[in-house]
Amino acid sequence: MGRLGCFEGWESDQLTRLAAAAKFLSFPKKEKLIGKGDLIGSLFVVISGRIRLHIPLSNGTERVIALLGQGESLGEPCIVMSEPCPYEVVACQHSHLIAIDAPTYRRELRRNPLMVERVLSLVSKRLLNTLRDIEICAQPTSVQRVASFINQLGPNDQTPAFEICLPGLKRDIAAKLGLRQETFSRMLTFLIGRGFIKVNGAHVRVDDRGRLRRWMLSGCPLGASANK
Amino acid sequence: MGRLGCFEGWESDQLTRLAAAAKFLSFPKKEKLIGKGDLIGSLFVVISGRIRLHIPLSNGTERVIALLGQGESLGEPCIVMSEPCPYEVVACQHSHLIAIDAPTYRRELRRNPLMVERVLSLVSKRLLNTLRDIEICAQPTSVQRVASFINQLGPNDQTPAFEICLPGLKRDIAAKLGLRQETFSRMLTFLIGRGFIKVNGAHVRVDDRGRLRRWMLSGCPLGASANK
DNA sequence: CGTGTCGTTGAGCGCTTTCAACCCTGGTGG
DNA sequence: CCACCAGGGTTGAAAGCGCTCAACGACACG
Repeated sequence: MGRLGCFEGWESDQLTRLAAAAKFLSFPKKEKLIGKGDLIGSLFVVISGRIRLHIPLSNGTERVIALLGQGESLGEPCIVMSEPCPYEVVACQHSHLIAIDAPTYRRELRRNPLMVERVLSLVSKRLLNTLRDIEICAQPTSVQRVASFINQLGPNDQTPAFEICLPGLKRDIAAKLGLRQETFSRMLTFLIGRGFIKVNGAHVRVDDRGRLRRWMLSGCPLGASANK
Repeated sequence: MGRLGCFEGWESDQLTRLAAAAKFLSFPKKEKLIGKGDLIGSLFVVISGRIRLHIPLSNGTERVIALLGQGESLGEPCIVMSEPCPYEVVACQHSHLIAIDAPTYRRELRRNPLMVERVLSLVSKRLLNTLRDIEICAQPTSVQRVASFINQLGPNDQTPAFEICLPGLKRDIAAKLGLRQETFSRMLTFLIGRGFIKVNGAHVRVDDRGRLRRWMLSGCPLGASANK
């Protein structure tokens, strides 16, 4: 457990107590860990695999909230507030997690103020990330949503060119952007056609970030492809 | 300051120190307090009036993140993380706020672990609220968005009937739901026509919450009006 | 070689937006 | 006292965009 980044800096005796209240769990692909509205009994930390948080919708589809990979955790806000889970948690692939008993976690939190500060940082960061997601989904057209999403996956500094891997299946990315898989695919081919991006499987490359951003912010005039 | 709910439970000497670093500010209608991307120099608490947090979009419109009233605060996540503000802050009406110097706030936070716990609760609650907003905006059709929104404004218990006041102008509510003012208006008249709600200005009344929720979740079949 | 999953492409429809005019109310000043 | 105006809200008609449904292609796996 000590090797995981999210436990870095904790006192070792506290880690020991937490580990005593932790279980190592294994989930096959598509297995549901938590249902929407369930009370959460433990804090989960992803060891391997990929976990999807999503809200099921009335038309059978779903809105993806987040896709978690190694070292990421889930459930802090619900445990802190003793509130039911606002999303459903499912394994995208065969995954391994550790589950830390919630009462124990709360007790250790109360015992160690430093840990509370860390959790506060974590939840704050997550809130800011969520607001950025809302901004992306609020873009008026789907091309803009996709372009914003790709741009924001790049490094925070102003590097002009970069290359990234989509953090999940295209279907799930689409659901995170509030789009259907088909629309996402179409928008990607559109961006490719205009020379904004190059795509190879889950691999996306951006050559001129500035051009992409400028075109994005100016409302995506279709004639912008002529700007060589 | 002691009278405001958000400072309840704090130690009085700490309150005194915070008050020393606080300014009382007055903002006319439409005045911008913080721009998107600005670094926040202080924590704001609303004393009176109404404050709108929104993200400006490329087509000239905006997405409303929250509408704050008396006693509500803003800026904690940004101050904790030292990150720029992800939204723009504007006064909807002539408003009064107090601004607490950020470094002082951080210093007092570090001094008092109990206060960190309170802020953690606050930020957690805000994250959960934001997720609920995402759920509402993710509804497939605009009628469902509006219906979800109204339903969620009611009391948390399962009261069958209730009456509420819209927490802002219809234009702003619409922007919070990711809709245009016109569409919001149309959906309200639609819900009125089906007998789900009664509207009088900003006043909305729901007689049979169960029927509304059932119809909402079943994908809003248009024939549902016949269910007397 | 069949099967299942993931992704792309095509055609048509329906919902939301857009742009426009109009209504209503409260405030203001002659 | 009333004309006038601005801001908020409603209503109408037309167009565009994303969704739906369907078929097809690529690839991994047993």
